[in-house]
Amino acid sequence: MKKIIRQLILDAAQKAFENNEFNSNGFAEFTIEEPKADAHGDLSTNFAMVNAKTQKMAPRKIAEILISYIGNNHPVIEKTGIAGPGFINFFILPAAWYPVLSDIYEKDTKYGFSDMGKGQKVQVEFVSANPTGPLHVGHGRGAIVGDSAASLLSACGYDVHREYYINDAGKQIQTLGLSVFLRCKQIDGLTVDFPEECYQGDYIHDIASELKEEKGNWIYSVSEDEAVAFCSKFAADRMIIKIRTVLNTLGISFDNWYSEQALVDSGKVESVINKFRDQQLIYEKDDALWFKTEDFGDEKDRVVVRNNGQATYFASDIAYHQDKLDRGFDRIIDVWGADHHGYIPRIRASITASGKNEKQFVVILTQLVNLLRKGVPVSMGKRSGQFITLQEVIDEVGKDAVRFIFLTRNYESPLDFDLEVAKQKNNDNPVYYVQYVHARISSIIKKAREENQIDEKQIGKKQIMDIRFDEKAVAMIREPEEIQLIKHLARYPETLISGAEFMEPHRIAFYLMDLAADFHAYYNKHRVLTEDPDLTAGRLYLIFAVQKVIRNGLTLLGVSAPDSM
RNA sequence: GCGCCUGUAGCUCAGCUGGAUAGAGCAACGGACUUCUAAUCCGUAGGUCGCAGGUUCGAGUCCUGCCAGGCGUACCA
Repeated sequence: MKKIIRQLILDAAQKAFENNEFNSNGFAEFTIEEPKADAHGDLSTNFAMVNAKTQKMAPRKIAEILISYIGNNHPVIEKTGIAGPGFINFFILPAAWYPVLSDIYEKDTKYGFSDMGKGQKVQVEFVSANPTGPLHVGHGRGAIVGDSAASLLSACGYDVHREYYINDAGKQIQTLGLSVFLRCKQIDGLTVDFPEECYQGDYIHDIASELKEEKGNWIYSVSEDEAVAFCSKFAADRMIIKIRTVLNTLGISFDNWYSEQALVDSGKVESVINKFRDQQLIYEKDDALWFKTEDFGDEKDRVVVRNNGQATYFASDIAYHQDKLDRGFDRIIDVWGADHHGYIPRIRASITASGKNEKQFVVILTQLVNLLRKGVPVSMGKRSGQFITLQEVIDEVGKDAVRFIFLTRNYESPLDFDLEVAKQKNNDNPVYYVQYVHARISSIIKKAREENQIDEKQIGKKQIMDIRFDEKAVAMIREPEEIQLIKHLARYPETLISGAEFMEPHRIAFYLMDLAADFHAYYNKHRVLTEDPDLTAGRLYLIFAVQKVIRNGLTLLGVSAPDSM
């Protein structure tokens, strides 16, 4: 609809210019939006105001001329008006909204999708938590935001690739192995000194038990270094399996799990360091190798190889991001926790330094999550190993609620996640509010079938076709609440586009809550199943469309759309 | 100290990247189930948009400076 109005304005403006009523046809960019007040019509444009300069005329004068060229006989326009400082308001004929419904039936599960991305290759890397411990709610937020952003991009015509980067190299993994090795010894009754820097959580003990079961006393038959190395690999593999399992329960899967160790083994880390060294972007100081990130906007230069010869995490990360771009992605998106934000300038520096366009690299920073129970913070002491895992949170409140809660906030805002609130099934927890719409509509379908208001053939595709072309039935849709619903449905495609453009999945969640509110209000005021077959058919036609959009939106957010609740 | 994020109703949060009288849920108060699911709806009340300037036809939104909270500022990841 906005497109139609936009074209209408442009055509009228052009005509006005050709008739010398406008001074210029270099029109400024204008917007079309939905006014908050009904008195301001269905759609409104600021065309006259933003063009005051290009036309050297008063906004209201411009509006008058434009309206005279738009006229009143356009098929979708009921009337137009000028208001305030120069807004032009459009009142749309109710029947002009009906094609939105047939569009929804035609596109069905793809309604709202677009080709905005034009097939561009985009990679979204998210979670990428170290396999040294279980995921917590903070990881959950990144996982859900990343996954939904990826879905959104995919719906908007991008070729999306989901990737998890496994930090399975380096000191932390050694520490993990040592922790498991020591726990193994303890299991065998040996007294050991368990250092504070080792991982304290119970899960280490569990892994040690598993290892003992599989390998018995084998670890004592080899050197301690070899044993610890084995423990590292064993533990990391187990942790990855657990991480993968939790993510699967959230409905998240990846196209690729990328191993840091494999990256190192491939020699890519070494070769990228050598390359930058040749280009004198890496230099030696105090027996360490430094990357000149400061030349590219970072606060200071950063170490890539320590004076003990060990490469830093940054070194592999440089190689990793080079590799991503080498794989041909037009855009690479990293989803990180806000505590990593200091890391952005150095990665960006490494990308710029290699001659790539830094705009191809985008970071989504999700702010931290405060886990609460009844308003009281739940202790998240990492050192003690006493913390609530993501798995436990999902078990307690359910996957749909967890996902939706994370998606009803802008990821840039810190988030209070209250376990008790998340469990409630009221409007403090809007996932049920939205799902209830879907269930209610399913229930109406069921009821209609029982009462033979629609017969079996009408439940399938045939029924939809029958109703769609039944103009008599569609024409019965004319209550203000019904037109309101259709207008809302018409906004879905542009909601997806803006959501994908800004990579803000929460826009979809809020859209769904608003649509749900409109539906519940309608449901309480009007009956769908009536004595009048045409009226009933028309209303069924409308609410099926609502159900389709609710389902599409929930699917995009990874939330189920139940038929009964 | 410097950098990033946040500050909107008692609480949790939106505000469509500058538009018209700042919105929703929860909590409070008052109503609506012989009806397609009351996990719902309708109504009332609730605000110096952290503070102060600036930019312009117009600012919650953009700029500057303060205030408060969070995070970061390693040869950790």
